[in-house]
Order: sequence, then C-alpha cells, then structure tokens
Amino acid sequence: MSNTELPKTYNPREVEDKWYQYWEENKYFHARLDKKRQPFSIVMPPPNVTGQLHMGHALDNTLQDILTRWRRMQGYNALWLPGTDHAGIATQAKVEEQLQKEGTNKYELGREKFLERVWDWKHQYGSRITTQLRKLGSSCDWDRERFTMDEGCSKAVQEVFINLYKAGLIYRDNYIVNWCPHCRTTISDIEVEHSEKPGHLYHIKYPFKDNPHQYLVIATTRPETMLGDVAVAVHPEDHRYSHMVGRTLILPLVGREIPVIADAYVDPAYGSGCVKITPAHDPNDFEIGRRHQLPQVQVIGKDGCMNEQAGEKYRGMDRYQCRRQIVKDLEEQGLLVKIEDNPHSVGHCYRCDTVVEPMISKQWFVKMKPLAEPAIQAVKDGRIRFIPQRFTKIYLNWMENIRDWCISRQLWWGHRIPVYYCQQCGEMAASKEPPAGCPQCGGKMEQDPDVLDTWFSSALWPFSTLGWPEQTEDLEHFYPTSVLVTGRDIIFFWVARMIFSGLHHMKEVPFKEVFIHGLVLDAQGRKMSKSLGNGVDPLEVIESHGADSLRFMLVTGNTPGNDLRFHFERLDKSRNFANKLWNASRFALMNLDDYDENADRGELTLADRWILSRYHNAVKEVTDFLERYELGEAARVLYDFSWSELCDWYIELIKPRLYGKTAPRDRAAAQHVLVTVLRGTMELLHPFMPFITEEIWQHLPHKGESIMLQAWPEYDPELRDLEAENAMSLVMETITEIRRIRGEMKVPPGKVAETILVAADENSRSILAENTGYVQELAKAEVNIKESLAEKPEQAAMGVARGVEVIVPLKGLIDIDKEIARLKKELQNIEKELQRVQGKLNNQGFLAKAPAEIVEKEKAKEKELLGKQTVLAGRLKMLQ
RNA sequence: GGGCGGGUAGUUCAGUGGGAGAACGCUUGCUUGACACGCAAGAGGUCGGAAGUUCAAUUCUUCUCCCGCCCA
Repeated sequence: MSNTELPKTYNPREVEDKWYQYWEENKYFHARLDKKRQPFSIVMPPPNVTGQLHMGHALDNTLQDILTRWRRMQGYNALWLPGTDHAGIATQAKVEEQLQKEGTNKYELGREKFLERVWDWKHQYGSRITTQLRKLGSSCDWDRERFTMDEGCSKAVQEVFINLYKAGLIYRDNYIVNWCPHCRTTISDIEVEHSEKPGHLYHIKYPFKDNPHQYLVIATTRPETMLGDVAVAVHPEDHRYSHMVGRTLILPLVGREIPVIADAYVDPAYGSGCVKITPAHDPNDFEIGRRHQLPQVQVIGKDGCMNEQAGEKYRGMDRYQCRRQIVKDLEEQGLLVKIEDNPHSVGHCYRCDTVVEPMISKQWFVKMKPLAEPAIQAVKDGRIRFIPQRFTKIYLNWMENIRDWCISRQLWWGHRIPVYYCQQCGEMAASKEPPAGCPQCGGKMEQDPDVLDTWFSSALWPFSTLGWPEQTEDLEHFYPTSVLVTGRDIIFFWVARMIFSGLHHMKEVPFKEVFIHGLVLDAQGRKMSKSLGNGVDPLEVIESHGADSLRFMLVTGNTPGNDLRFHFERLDKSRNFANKLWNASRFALMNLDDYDENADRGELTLADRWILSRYHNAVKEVTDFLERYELGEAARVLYDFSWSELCDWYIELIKPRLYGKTAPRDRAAAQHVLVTVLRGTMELLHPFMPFITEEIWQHLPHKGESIMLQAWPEYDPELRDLEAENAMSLVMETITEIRRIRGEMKVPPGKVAETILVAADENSRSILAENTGYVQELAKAEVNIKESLAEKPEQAAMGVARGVEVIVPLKGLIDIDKEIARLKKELQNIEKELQRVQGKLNNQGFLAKAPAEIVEKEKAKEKELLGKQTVLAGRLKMLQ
C-alpha cells in the first residue's frame, strides 16, 4: 500500500476488527507456560454469562488490558485469564421471564427441564459478552476461558464445600435470614441494601392480663408483625418499667399472653422505651428471643403475605395491606395511642429492590470468624496490598465485624449443595457423588434441593480457573496471581471472599495487589442504571469513536479509586488524539519513501537531540507511573509528549530537512530520529490504544510480527540531554515571542518579519546563531543577532525571551498606543512576580533554611525578571 | 452515629511543601506541501472557609461548611 494513500482521518472501524482477529488467530494472547520467565497473571472478574458489556466492564477490562499488554511487552510470562459467571439469581430470573411469556413457569417444567432451558439460554447468549470484550481489545487468553459452572469449577466448589464441612466451618441452622419475597430466595447480609425511607412510628397499648385498665405502650415501625409478638422488652435499669418485668400482657387483636422481659438491648430513649419482640421477623428480636428462650411465631410467609398463624382475619393479606388493617383495627379498639412520622432505614434486595423480609429458615452458613482471621492478617502484614491504600481500612473494618455467611439459595440454577439426607432416619452426609444408601440405616438419600450462593464459586476463581483441586503446572506457575483489578462496589462480595478462600484452601494469598477503581457515572454524577435509562453503551461508543478512544477516555483524567463521570466531550478529546497520532504518522510516511535504516546520516541536530531526550524522559515517566498504577498520569504524559512536543514542535522543526532544503544526509538523520521516536511512542501507547498503534506500527519501518510482541521501550539515560533541552527552550521561547508580536501587531501571516535578537550572553548568542534556521522557519522571521544595540528603532515591537531582547521593527505597521499598553501590562506582571521573589530573598529565614538550590533558583529568577524589567521599562520610556 | 471521597479557570477534571495545569468553551488571526477531529497567539483562578505547623501551605495538621458514597 502506498503510504500517501492513507486517509486524512483515522477510521477505527476499518482497522480494529482486523487487528483483533490477527492477534487472536496468531495466539498472541495465549500465555504459553514458560517457567523460565517471571509470571504475571490476572484473573478477570467474570461478567454474568448472559449479560451485556456496560461501562463498568469497559473500565475494568481496559485497566486489566493495559497492565497485561504492558507486562507482556516487558517480557513477563503474562496471563490474563478470562471467564464468565453463572450469576444464579439474574440468569434464572431471565429464563423465568421467558417462560412467563410462553405462558408457563418453572414448576410446570420441573427442575430438570428448567435447567435444560437455562443451559440453552447460556449457550445462546454466553458468547455475547465475550465477543463484546474482544471489541474492546482485551488481550486475554481465550484458550483458558472458564465458566463458574464448568466441570472444573464445579469440582472445586464441591471440594471446597466438603473441606469446610469436614472442618466444621459449614453448618446448617435455623436462623433468621434475609428473604426476598420477589426472588423467592434467601440473600446474604451484604446483598441487602439499606436506604432511608419515610415511615411511621406507631404507639400501641398492650394491656396487662391482671389489670386490663393498665397497659404498656410499645412503639413499632412495623405493626403487622405484632401478630408474631411473644414478649415485650424493657431495659433492666429503666425505673419506669423495671418493676413490671415478669408480669403478663395480653397481645391485642390476638389475645396471646406474653411476658414483660428485661434486656439491655432496649434503648430506653427510643419511642416509649418498651419494645415488642417478634423473633421470627426481626434480627434483633431473634437474638433476644434466643437469650430468653422465647417461642418463634412466624406470621409472614415466603410470598410476603400473612400466613395461617396470623389468624383467620389477616391470613392471605399482603404485609402492607395487613399493616393498614391492623392500624385500623387497633384504632377501633382504642389501642392506638399515636402515629409519628419516622423516616427509617429499610432493607431492599440488591437485585429486585423488593423490601426484604427477615425470616427464620433452615439454611447453610459458613462460619466466618476462623476464616476471617488469616484474611485480616494477610492484609495487615502487607502480603496483600490495596491500591489506593484507603480501601485497606474499608476491607479490614468489614472483615473484623464479619458475620456468618448464608450460602444456600432457594434457586435451581447454580451449584447444588452436595449434601444428602436420609429419607428414613434423617441422617445427613456431604459427598461429591450421590451415596448409594444411608450410612446409618441404608435408607434412600436425597440431595438438598438448594444451590449455593453464586459468590461461593467466584470466591474460588483465582485457583479454580488454574486447575485446582488438581495440582496443575498452571496453578504452580501463575498462583498467586499478580494483581486483581476490580470495582470498589464488590470488595465485600468478592475480593474479601477470594482472600479467605485462597488462604484457607491454597494456604497462600490469591493475589498480591488489589487495584480498585471507581464507578462510571453519567454526566450528572448518577450511577448508570437500567431503571434510569442513563447508561451509555460501550459498544455504541466503540462504533462511533473507536475502542481506542473509549479506552483512552476511561483512563485519563481520573485517579485510582475515584468515580468517573462520562462526558462525551472527553470522548471527542480522545478521538482527536487518535486522529492526531494518525496524521503525524501519515506525515512521517509521506516522507519515508526512501527511508534506509543504514543510510549515511548527518549529525544529529539540536532538535533531534532535544526530541530524543524528551522521548526518553517520557519513557521513564510512563514506566514509573505504570509501576505505581497511575495509569491516568502515564496516559497524560504520552498525550502531552505526542501532541505538544512531537507534533507541534519536532515535526515542524524537521520539515525543511525532510523537504530536502538541506543536504540529503540531514534528511536521512531526520527520518531516522522521526521513525525511532514515533515507533517508540506507538509502543508506549500500545497498552492504552492497542488498535491504532498496531495499525501505525505496521505501516512504519519495523521488525517483527506485531507491536504487541515488541519489547517495552527502555529508558536510556545517555540520551537524556539537558543541554539540548535547555538550548531548545531558548529557541522555542524566542519563536513564541516573535509569533506573539506578529499576532498582536497584526503582521500579515505571509509576510517575513525582520527581527533583531539582542543577546548579551555569549552562550545564548551562539545557540541562536546555530539555530537561526528554526526561528526563520517557524516564526517567519529574518533574524539578525547582535550582542548589543545602541540605537533601537522606535517603530518596533519588543519582547524579552530568556534574557534575549526580541525586536521586530515595524515601520508604519506599529500601533504605538497598543504597544505601550502591552508593555505596561507586562511590566505590571513582572512587578508582581518580583515582589514575591524579592520578598523571599529578603527573608533571612528563607536564606538560612531553604535548600541551596531553591535559593539559587529564586536568585536566578530575580535576575531574569530584573533584566526583563530594565529592558521593557526602557522601551516604554522611549515610546512615551 | 462511624468511616471514606470530593469541593482548583465559565464547565469537566488532573496535579503539587518552593514559579497554578489540561480538555472543552471563549477572544483574535490562519485553506502554512500530516491533521479544521487542525495551526498560532491570547483572556480567564483570593486552589470551599478559619486557625495552626513551616523560612515557605493550594499541598501537611486541626476545626468548620457544602456535595456524594459506604457501614451501623
């Protein structure tokens, strides 16, 4: 392809799929096990198998891909292991929805047929999200793709369950759990989201049995639960009530006799100081009930409606309908004292937002204390490090206050609990295979109908995906993984559970570092959600702006751990950047027809030495920032370097040489430096923008099959050339000064401006003398350098750059008034600066205590300012 | 109630114990042999408020106000 045929604007759609296919077909993502090389491994947080890519995934996977591509280029044996999650409730709910549309339901189908339907669903949609991850450019090892319900992961789940069961760390108990009446399953404590809701506090009279005219007033937010009351509690030291402890009350509407008990849990200041106790429908009451051996009366059923224990009148009513009825009935009987407004926190199901019903139920739990202990230790002693560090505290605080984990779910889709119950004697046995018969009586055994919490299997992800419980080579080489990248919203759900699981089953941490990122919010700062309809579809963005732009936008202008608002303007910025890179390369290619790497080259010029120095500075900074997980800063360095230094200056500076206005050897040198720096810049940018960098790199002179297999650019201190940087900035500032004067004095763009540069300093003079070409070319100026100038032309505009007087004679063109105004303003600024600097230099404390180099710097600054002031003030005087 | 994050240019956000930055927007001028998704020049900020530490604070400490999140 002829290079000059490259289109003017970069079109990502034409190249992205092509390169992804090329990479994947050539197995460049595949991590061939190589024990000689240092491993770098990441396991991908598995998205829901039937889900769709959202911005959160896009961010999470972009970060992982950047780290993986970078480490791979650095020579690590880099593995990024992808996979999907079976997502119990979510997936089951989708299939149930489907069935409903067909006019049937899972019960009609039966468990087996239903599960077939879910697998069908999984097969139909399971590749959707992985295809979408490819669109993003994810360089994960698809040969090792896993699924939480595949054979290996399922084996790991069974193994873990049985291990924990045998160790006494899994138990079954009748306990108060969170029940979602909509999802019809239990959920764990962290799956309950609390939110403040307007509500009421109802004050109700509970009369004494021995004296119906005497009563206690209790306060409750949920009057419907009174049907399940078994006691009224007061604080033991509450003198108002303590003498009543032991007496009996008659529960209104029900007529049940219930005792007055004393418990320190009661807050005497809340409500009336008397609390009704409903062990079956409140976690705190449950605990009190256990302490006092009270009965448990369950009055709300699994459908969220009142059951037969609620009494004939209320039975079948929905809990809220019942609440209204109870209030009405109490009022009629004169037992309702008052109703107060009382906003309070209500628990909702994280999946469907239904108000959760606390309920007593026989469920499986993981005993957390013994598991949490080592997990706390691993983070405390630094075997696992959180980035940013502040998440350490959040993690520890949660781990230290952890409660047992309810792991059974009343679902069909998931890992079925590997426990069998004897139908005859009730014996219970945990086993991978169905037992032939009861070990006690030989009776028939049946498996527990419930499945495990989805997070139970994802907790094993870092080792189950590497082959555990088999002792595979992958496991040996890649475990523990290097870093886990995930959102701050699943630290508890997932990160914490992987840590204790890894420590318990592998005896080693699952990862050494946890890189936490924030959430992608909409432009107004709201969480993107389906119900709000404010989500931005990454695939649409990729379609319109390209995956590289999306990726670049997601990592720039953001700090680790902080949320990120999605602004389309920022996307444009990234797209413009991609286009800039594209055009810089297009320009390079238009001037490389005769490029020969081994051609006889002229000496490097100042511009060459300068850009090489700046490039190596960028190499160092980018690498350092990546090491520190400052991905946004690394990207910023590359953006600034590419645009401001490489494009705006270097390319402009070498144009005369490329256009053959100087010796051919000079052209060859310019070509060489341009190719070197541009190619290196593409390599540095490749982890961030994999597609466009590959496309450009392939067009540039190169060796090798793909940019992604290139060695990461190495910082060469030999090429850092501070002298060149210094000299170049004098040239650049001089050019800028002339341009400014031209602009302000309205010198026509085409007109060459005669310019006198007066430099008393010999070094400056020689730098300018050697580089007049640059000034002439970029400032369109005819330059005349002088050591001093006795007679300064009156019809001229003037400025100072680094001690060099820049004089542009403008006979007939100059607007003296304008020049005077400008000089005055500049002098004012200088005055202000001088005041600050001299204030410091006159301060004895500063001179005595500040580091010598700082003092020197301030002195140099003062000198420069004074020089500038003298020149400009003199000029002003002359014009006035 | 406890914890965390944020408050910096008109807007969205970086950043820092020693001369306040970017993008977009704005003003002015440019079809300059890569790019108008561009080039050049420019205007614009008491870095939320108060006190303290320091030679020096936008940056560190304390208090305080506002916004957001998490936990109880």
